[in-house]
Formats: sequence, C-alpha cells, structure tokens
Amino acid sequence: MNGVFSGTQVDSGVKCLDLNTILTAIRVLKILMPALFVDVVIPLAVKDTYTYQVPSHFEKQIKFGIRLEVPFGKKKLYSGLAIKLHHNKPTYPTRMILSVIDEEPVITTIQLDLWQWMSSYYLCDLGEVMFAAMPSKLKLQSETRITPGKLLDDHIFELNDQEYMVAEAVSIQKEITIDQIRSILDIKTVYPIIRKLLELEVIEVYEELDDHFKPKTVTAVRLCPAYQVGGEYQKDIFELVKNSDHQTRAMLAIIQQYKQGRYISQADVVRQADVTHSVISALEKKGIIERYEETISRLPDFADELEDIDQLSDEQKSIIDEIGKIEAIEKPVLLHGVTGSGKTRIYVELIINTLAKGKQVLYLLPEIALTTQIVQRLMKVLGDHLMVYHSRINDNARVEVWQKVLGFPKVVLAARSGILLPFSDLGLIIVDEEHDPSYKQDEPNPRYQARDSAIVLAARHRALIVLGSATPSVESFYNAHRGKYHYLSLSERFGKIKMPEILLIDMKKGSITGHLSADLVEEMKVMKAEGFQTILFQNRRGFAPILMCSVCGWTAACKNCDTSLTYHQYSSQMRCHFCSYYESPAIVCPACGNHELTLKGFGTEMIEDEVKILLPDFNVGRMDLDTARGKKQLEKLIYEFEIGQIDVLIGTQMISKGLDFEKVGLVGIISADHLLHFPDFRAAERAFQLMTQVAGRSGRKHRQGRVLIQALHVSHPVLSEVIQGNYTGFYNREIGERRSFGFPPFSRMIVITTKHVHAAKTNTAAENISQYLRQRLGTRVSAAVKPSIARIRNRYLCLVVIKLEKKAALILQTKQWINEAVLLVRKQKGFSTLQVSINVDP
DNA sequence: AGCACGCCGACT
DNA sequence: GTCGGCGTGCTC
Repeated sequence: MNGVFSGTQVDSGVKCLDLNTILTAIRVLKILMPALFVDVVIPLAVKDTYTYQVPSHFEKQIKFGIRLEVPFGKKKLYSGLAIKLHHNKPTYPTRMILSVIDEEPVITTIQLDLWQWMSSYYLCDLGEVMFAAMPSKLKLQSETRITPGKLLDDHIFELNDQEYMVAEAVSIQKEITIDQIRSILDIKTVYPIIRKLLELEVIEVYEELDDHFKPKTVTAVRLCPAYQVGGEYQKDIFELVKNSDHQTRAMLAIIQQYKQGRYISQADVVRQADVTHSVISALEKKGIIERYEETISRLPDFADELEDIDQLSDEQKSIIDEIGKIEAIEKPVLLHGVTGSGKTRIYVELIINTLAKGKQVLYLLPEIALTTQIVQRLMKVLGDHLMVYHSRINDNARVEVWQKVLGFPKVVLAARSGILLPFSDLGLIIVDEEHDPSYKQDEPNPRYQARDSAIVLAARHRALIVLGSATPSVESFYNAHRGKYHYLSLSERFGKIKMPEILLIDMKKGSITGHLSADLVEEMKVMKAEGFQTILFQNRRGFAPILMCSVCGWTAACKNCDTSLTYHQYSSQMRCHFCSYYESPAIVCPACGNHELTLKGFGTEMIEDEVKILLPDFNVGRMDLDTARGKKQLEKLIYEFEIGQIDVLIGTQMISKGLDFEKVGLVGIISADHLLHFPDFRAAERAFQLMTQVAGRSGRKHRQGRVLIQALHVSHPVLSEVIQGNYTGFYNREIGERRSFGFPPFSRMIVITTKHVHAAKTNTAAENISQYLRQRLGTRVSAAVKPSIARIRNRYLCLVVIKLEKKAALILQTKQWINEAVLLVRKQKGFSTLQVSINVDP
C-alpha cells in the first residue's frame, strides 16, 4: 500500500546541508537555548540543594517534583527531588543527571513549601526533612554490587584467605554487596581487599539503585472474551465442564464471584470450590478462563460494614454551627472538651462535610493512640475513605498512602509524620489530643512540633484546623485567650455521664502496705465485687530504678550512660532505659563486697507484685513498654482487659491514651509525687494533663467513676486542681509562673546541645557557643550547663539554653548567629567530630 | 551519610 | 618498616 506522502520530495532541503553547517546550527541553537540545569534535594544532612545539568534528551521530561537519579560524591547514586529548573550555569563544574525516575511529581509545591519552612524554623537541613518525609522505598539509595571479573579463574589460587573467601562468594553467588562481604569476613574495613581484587580483575564493581516500589498483585482469573457477551456470561459454559465435578464446582464459584463485579482471585476460587490449582489450569487449557495478575492494595479494606453515626447532641450541633461560621477566617480552632464529651463525633461531622466538598482531611493522633480502638471506631464510620499512616505500617503500604494522597480526597489518620505527606488539596486538619508531647519530635532532625507545623500547613492550604483536647496545652490556651485561636468548649459529657469523683490519699497517714494504701486496696475489692475493673497508673517501668549497697552507698550504674540501672524482675536484669545495656543483678556489692544490697524506688513490676500478694484472687495485667513492645502483645492485653479477663491493669502513661474500657470503675494513681517533681518547666502541665487523662479512663456509661490519687506532698496546688477538674485554675496559676520566669509562651526557647566522646570537648564547645551568643544576645543566653544526665551512650552532653522575646526579627537574627556559632566551633581543630543538635521550641 | 585522604600507634 | 586506626573535609 502506498503511503500518504509517497512521491513527495520531503528530503529536498536536507541534501544541501553539510556537516559543518549542522554543527554551526547546533552551536547557534546552544547559545539561543542555553543548557538546562536542575536544583536537586538529596535526602541527606547536607546544606542547600545541588545543581545538576540536564542532558538534552531528558529536557522534556524534567519538571518540578519528580525524582532524578543523580551521582553524589565519588560513587554513590541517590534519588533526589527536582525542585527548580533554570539556565543559570553555576561557577563550579556540574555533573549530569543519570536518569529520570518519575513521569509525574511525587511531591506538591505546598508540601515542599512546608518542608522549607520546617527547615528554617527548626534549624535543620532540607535534606533531613525530605529524609524524614519520604518512605524509604521512594528515596532509593545506591548499593555497591560486586560481580565476577574477567580474570577470576586465573588468579584464584594466588589469593590470601580473605581474598579467596570474597572471590569464592562472588563466583558462587554471581552478585554480592559490600555489606555481605563485611559479614562474610566479619571485619569492617573491606575496601583494601576489594581494591586489590579489582586490580587483579578478579571482581567488577558497579552501583545500582535499589528496586522501585513493587505493587502487590494476586493471581486472578477471568472468563475468556468468547464466553461473555455484553457483561453477561454464556450460560452454556457449564456444558463444557459437565464431565468433571471439580471443574463444575470451580466454574460455579467463578460465576458467583463474576456476578459481584470484582476481580476473581484464584485463591478464593480454590478455597470456595475446594479444588486444587490444577483444576484452574485445566479450565485455562480448555480456553474458558484465563489467568492474569491483578494489582491490589496493601491497605486494609474497610468497606464492608459501615456503622450508623450517632445523632448530634444540641451542644455538638451548636459547635458545628460555630465552626461553620468561622471557617472562612482562617484561624485555628481550639476545641476544649472534657473526656467523653464527644469531640470525635464533631470531628466525624467536619470530616464528612469536608469530603463532600471534594477536599482532603488530615487527622493527627499521638502515635500510641493509633493502635487502639479509636482507629477501629473511625473505620466503621468512614469506611474506605480512611487511610492510616504511622511508624509501624510497612514501607510498601506507606508508598501506597503517599501515592493516594497525591490525588484523592481521602482522610488520612496519622501520627505526627502525617504532616509531611503530599497533600494536594487539604480542607481540614484535626489535631486530636493537641497537648500531647509526642507531637514534638526530639530526635533526630527535623525536631519539629507537628501541631505547630500543622497550623502552618493548614494556612498554606487555606484549610480549617481544629485542635482538640480535654486538657489544652498552656500555649494553645494562651493563644485562644489572646484571640489568636477561636475557643470553643464542650462542657457536658456526652450522654450526661457524671465526671469521676477524685479523692486524694495522704501517704504519710493511714495504713499502707508497700506502695498501696488501705483505701485503694479496699476500693479495688469493692470494684471487683460489683463487677468493675481497676486501672493503676505508675509512670515508671521495671521493678525498681535503683540498686544500692546499704553499707557503702554504691549503686548499679550503666557503663555507657550516667544513669542508674533499673531492676527488671521479669527478665531478672539490670537495664538502662537510655541505651540497650543490661547486666545480671549484682549479688555482692562490687565496691565493698557486702551482701546488703537494697532496691530503692518502685515501678510497674513492683506494683504488680504487691497487688498479687495483697489480692491473690485478682487477675493482674501489666501494660508498659516491656509487656506491650509488639503490636500483637498490646492488642492481646487490650482484648483481655476489654472482655474482663483482667481485673486490674497496671500501666505507665501508655494507658492514658485513647483507650476506652466500659467497665473501669476505679483509677488509682500510685504516686503523684513522681509526676510533679520533675526538673522541667512543663512538669506541672504534664502532671495535670496525665492525671486528668488517666482519671478520665474511669467511669463511662454505667456509673460514676472513682479516682484515688496517692501522694506524699498533698499540698501541691496541681493536685487540688486535678481533683476539682479546675482547668482554668490550673491555667491561671501556671501561666503566672511562666510569665514570671519568662518561659514559653512568653518567650521562644531554643536549646543547643553539644555532644562528644570527651567531656572536655563537649564543655568547651558549649562554652564557646554560649559566649559567642552572649556577646550578641546578653542574658537571653544561658551559660553552658550540664544536663541532669551528662552522658548517654558514651557521649557527653552539654546545653546552652536561649530564651527570646517573641519578635520575628530577633528570632531570625538569632538563628543566623546560632548557625555561625556552630560553624565557628566546628572549624576548630579537634572539633570536627563534635555533634551539635538544635532544638527549637523544646 | 559515606567516602577518601592523611597522619599517628602495634604488629607481621 | 607497614597496616589500619581515626580525624578532617567534601560531595553539584
């Protein structure tokens, strides 16, 4: 067949162009179209972005937000993010990008905007924010791979033992990594060996990026086109299988699922029809069905059973109305509602409204609360609109959430890292339990406060943001008070349940066995007799925090940290709570040889012991980091308590978050003193919040709960404030203290920590930094101070604390000075290994 | 972060 | 004498 252009002279002009003309033309074009450069963020702790040149054949594919494979340093390859395209040729020589990984952006401009804000506000590198934000499957890093070289067989007998082992491994496995070599040889420095083998051409080396995200697939079956007409299957296909009982059963199963319109997984058919794979193969051979790979989601499927939503109470309705009115003003809303006042119901209403507008919702919760009932409850209401994102979900699921967030109006229920996701159009952010300290990341960089960052994020999206809490943080309440936030409160408990009755027990009086007062024990007995459960709160795990020689005063201490070792009875170990160190308990004092070793202080394990002795017919459960390390263990414990198998649950602050148990009638706080006497300006606030939250665990539907607080210092004002549920009283007193000592919210705090293996270096560094800043900022900067724990993991620590007036210009200038000071100190000889961490709003 | 360079101690 | 330890600087 003749082409459309057959016979036309398309090439007539080309013929007269010689090579020189073409080259000149290219040169001219190059001047007219200068080379394209791209600024790339590398997911590392490096300042600024890096500029690469784009080869002309990639130019069309490059756009904002896609990932690029770039060389970095001598050999490494990274996937960096393209964030700026330009034609400004840098003064230094540039390298070329190696490949283009994505077709479409994997981040949004608002997201990058927030990252940049975080990097400048919290004084860290943009690369560090990127590192924290991206699922590791999306930030591929190259790995050195080693393959057999040309002369492997020739030289194999000239090698020494180590070299031979490597050569042998490469020859057998065809491809190994540097890490594998390290473990084969069991030594750290393998490069000299590799270099020698390279020279001998026994091996070859190349760098390759790790595999991309792989979608999850299942083997599915479908009817061949010949057997379906217009979405209906041909009834006569059963004729074809009538000779085989198995095939008929399989076909019945397939047809049944076919009618449901979803993909038909082979595994389901096999299970339902009780046949083997070979039956499916037979059907495939007959040409009735065909097999294929169906891509499925790793995220759990919630679609099945949606629950009806409760009616709104009048109070809830009026709150929704209020929020509806102020939505346009773009001020955060502080929703202050006691435990059980139905804040969640309000959130659900707001979420539904936002989804109806086709916008996305981010619902933040403290990390631990995400593993509990709240999530299930929300799933039942929101169904498959909900996605969950936190540190325990696996990396493939994380990539899926990431990809979905890029484009769909859905609800993401997330821990603090949720603010780093690529939202395209957020309409609502909820920060539940707004006061919770776990919203602040303390280590590593970026040391961000997710609640505060969420406010910035909401402003960028012009989204509504609601901060909810029964015990708002002093900062948030202060902001509400000053009119920076809208303040709304829910005063009544939903369903008109009474607030628990809280009583204080003076541990200096009355009868006490071990650490339990007679009153508390008596009350627990009453509860059990009436079919109710008890929660005992003790914010310290282990059996006892100190093992001491009663003769010479020696105490068991960690060899890596300046801390005492905690005795854990369950594992019979002395354990450090700051590093992973543990040892067997000493029987004889290693200092004086005496046998009189005593335990001081007490933790959850000791309370567990005492309860078991005092109340032998009680089933006792313990919930702390030691018993609930795995998700399964935690779930089992929650389940057992929920069905009433456990009478008393003893726990650390883990029990204060997000757990609702209907049958809890009594809460006992074993030692309020532990909470109150803490060397931190937020200690009183934390104590008030923790005690109020724990108290809220008591008494839900069936009866008024009781709370017993045991304390030695019964006159502490926070105690009476907790007892009376007097948030305003607490706030007024606390804000007064903050004001007189110049603590936040009356100042902005920045803490600089120096860290080094040598105490002297640590201290000099901190002193130098303090001095540099004091010259510029005066008494706003503290001297170098030793923290209460001066050594952790064999590194010494020293602090400089800065308190600034809340003036934007001053704060900005200070951050610059901090950077200068750190740079200056590190430039000195002997200080390159010094670590400096900067914590803004600690 | 990770890699190479360069300078000092314990060993074939 | 060298091997290999760690401290230092740099990566577009």
